[in-house]
Amino acid sequence: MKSFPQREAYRESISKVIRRDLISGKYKCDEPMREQKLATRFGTSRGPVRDALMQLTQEGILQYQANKGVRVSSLLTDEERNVVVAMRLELEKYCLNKFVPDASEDDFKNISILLERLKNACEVASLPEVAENDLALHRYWVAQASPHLESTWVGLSVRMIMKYSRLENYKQSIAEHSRIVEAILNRDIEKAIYYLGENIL
Amino acid sequence: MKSFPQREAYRESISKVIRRDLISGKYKCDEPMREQKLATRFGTSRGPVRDALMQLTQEGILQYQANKGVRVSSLLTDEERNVVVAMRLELEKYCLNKFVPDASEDDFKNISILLERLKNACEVASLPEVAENDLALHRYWVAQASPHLESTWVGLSVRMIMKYSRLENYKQSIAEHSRIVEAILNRDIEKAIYYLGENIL
DNA sequence: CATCCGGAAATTGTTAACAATATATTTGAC
DNA sequence: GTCAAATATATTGTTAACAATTTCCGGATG
Repeated sequence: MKSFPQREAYRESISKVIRRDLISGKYKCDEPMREQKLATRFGTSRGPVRDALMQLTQEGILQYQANKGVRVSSLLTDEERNVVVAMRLELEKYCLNKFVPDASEDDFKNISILLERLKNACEVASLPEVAENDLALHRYWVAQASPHLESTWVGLSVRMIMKYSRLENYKQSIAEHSRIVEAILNRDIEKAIYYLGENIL
Repeated sequence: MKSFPQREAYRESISKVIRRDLISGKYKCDEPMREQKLATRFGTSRGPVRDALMQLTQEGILQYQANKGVRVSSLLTDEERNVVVAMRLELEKYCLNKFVPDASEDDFKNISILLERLKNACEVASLPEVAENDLALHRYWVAQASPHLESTWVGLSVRMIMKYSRLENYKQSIAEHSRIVEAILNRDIEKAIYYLGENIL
C-alpha cells in the first residue's frame, strides 16, 4: 500500500531534477536539451522525458521549436523581471492573507521544518539546495491557500530565480525568511506581508 | 516549402480546440477527459492528445491526477479571480507601454484586422468566437512586447474568461476594444492603459 | 575558395502494443 | 438482500519501433 506519490513520480520527478539543473546553471543559455540523452540518464524512455520538458516549457524556462526540440530559454530582461516580481508578490500576498488566519498547528510545524531545512542549506552554502528550499517554503503557503494558483506561482518564481539570484547572500536569506515565518507564527499578517515584500524583489 | 506552422500543428491545434470547447462550456466541471475518445475525434493516437491535455493542465484549466487522467478544473473563487485580474493587468500594462511606442504600420494594420474580426464575432453573438477573438487581440501586443511572458499571459487570461465572462455583453465589448485600439493607433499610451483597465476586470 | 547539392546521421514526431492502475461487475458467503 | 472478495473491463503509463524532419558532412561545380 504505497502511500503518497502513488506512482506519478516520473513526469514530476524528472522535471524537478532538470529544473534544479537549470537553476544551478548546469546548462548554457540556448543549449538544446536532447531527449534521448536525458532518457538514458533517467533510465526511462523518451516519453516521460518529453512530458517533463513540455512542462518546463510551459513554465517558461525552456523554449520549444517544432521539430527542433527545446532549448534553454533566454533570461528575462530587467523590465520583464520587474513585472514578474510584481505579479508574484500580488499572488503571494493574497496567499498569506488567506493562509495566516486559518493555519493549523500542523501548518506551523511544517513551516518551521521547511525554514530549518532552508537554514541548513544556507549553512552548507549550496546554491541549488538553497533555491529549492527557498521555493519549497514559499510554496507551502501558496499551495495551502490556493491550489488553483500553485502552478502559476511556480512559473513566476522559478523564472525570477533564474534571472539573478539574490539567494547567494545566504545570511540575508536566513534573516529574511526567519522574520517572515516568525510573523506567520504570531499570526501577524501585516508584518508577514511586509517582510515578504522585502524578500521578493 | 510549407511556410509557417512547419508541422507543429498537432499539439497546439488540438489544445486550441479543446480550450475553445472548455471556454464555451462544452464540458461540465469535474468531467474527466478521456484520451482515447479525444484521439479518435482528432484522428490521431493518444500521444499528441496527452501533450495537449498536459499543456492545458499547466495553464490551469484542467486538473491532473496520477493514473486517473485529467478533469475539468473547478473554477476560481471570486477572490482568486481578482488576483488573476490584477496580475494580468500588471502584465498587459507593461506590454502596452512597450508596444505602443515601437509599433510599426504593419502592427497597426494587424491590430485593426483583429479588432474587425472581434466586431464581426460580436455581431454574430457567438460566445466562443468572441472569446477567441478577444484573446487574440490582446495576445497580439503581449506577443509583440514580450514573447517571454506570452504563455504566462495565456494561462491568466483563459482562466479569467472561464470564470464569468463579461464577454456576453457584446456591445460593450466592441466599445471597450475600439477605444483601446484607437488610443494605440494614436500612440496615446495613457489612454490605452486607462481603457485597458476598464476592459480587464 | 565559396557554394550549392545530395546523402548520411541525428533528432524529433507519431503510433501501436504492452504494463500498471483504477473502475465496474459479478460472484459467493452469510 | 448485503457486503466483500474476485473477476472483468476500461483507462492511464510506458515502451520500442517507425516516420518525418532537421542537421551535418563531403564532394561536385563554378
